[in-house]
Amino acid sequence: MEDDHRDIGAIARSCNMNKPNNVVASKLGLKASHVWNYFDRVLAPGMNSFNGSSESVSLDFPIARQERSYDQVSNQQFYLHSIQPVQFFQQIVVPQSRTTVACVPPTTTQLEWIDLQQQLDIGAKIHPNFASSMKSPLTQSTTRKNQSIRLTYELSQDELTNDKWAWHKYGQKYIKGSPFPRNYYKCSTSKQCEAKKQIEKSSKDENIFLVSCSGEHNHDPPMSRRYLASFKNNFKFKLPKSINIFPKESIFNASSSSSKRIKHSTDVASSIIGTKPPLEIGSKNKMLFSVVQNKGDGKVKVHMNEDIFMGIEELQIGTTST
DNA sequence: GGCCTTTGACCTACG
DNA sequence: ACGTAGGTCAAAGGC
Repeated sequence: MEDDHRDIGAIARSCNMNKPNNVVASKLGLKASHVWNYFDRVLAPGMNSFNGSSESVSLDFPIARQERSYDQVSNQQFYLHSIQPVQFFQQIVVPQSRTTVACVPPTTTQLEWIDLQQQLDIGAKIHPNFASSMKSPLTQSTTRKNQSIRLTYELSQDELTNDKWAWHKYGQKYIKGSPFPRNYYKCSTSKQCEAKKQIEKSSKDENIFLVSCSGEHNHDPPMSRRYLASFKNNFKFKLPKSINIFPKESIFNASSSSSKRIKHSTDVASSIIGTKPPLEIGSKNKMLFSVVQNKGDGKVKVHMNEDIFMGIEELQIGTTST
């Protein structure tokens, strides 16, 4: 792979020029448009190339201190937005102080990446749990003290069904502010495995599922019945039937019996879920970026993987201002 | 019969 | 200390 001089510096330049369609990785057809519409800072004026070696390149830029609480910073978040081939975006909270953006070599292996995360004191090795997918998180958060880092993804129904891990549901809860229940799952392959995930429908877009992953699988993905069935049954691969996506009010109107309510809701859930084949491992719909942030000093690391770039036609980098 | 889901109760963090 | 909300447990039932 001829990746010795991938022009990652263009990312920094694109964030300065306020001009769309700057080529970020021309060899891979990657373009970036500048939406740096809140903080418009010089990222790395002197950075012209990225040598693809094992050493990270840091881009330092100052960011105004945020005095607001976690819940209130949503209008100022660093994000990367892939426009094609799949629609999703990822956000993390803007660091509270001087920030380092490290562009990791596209050839970085997963082990190297884990090591780099640890160097930044991320404190947890969170891996995407989706077979196709190594998708990037929408948010990275912890909801409670001493709780492991949780990565939240926006997934379509197709992407949700393409989970290579086996899960069992252990709870369901209606969350304040959302009409849809949150479903709680643990890895069912091993009792020692601490991997968990939460699935709920997005209140903004009913076709989108918010999937939060925490913990880490300490074993290989199982060749589960469900997984095997995906081949055996010609890709009749569906969401776990237990994913209740029925809105609160609808359920309350559906029946006075709680058991019937759930039965109804799951049937509906299954019926509206398509039976398209799962995405193949190695397809273009892999994770596009990894973005992690050091809690301590606010360092942000952007991981760009070689496979990730394939098939991407546009990319936006910047901070939101909503 | 075993695995999985359901769901009320319970636990815990947080304000 | 208390109320609230998110997260988890576990018995019961379904498949």
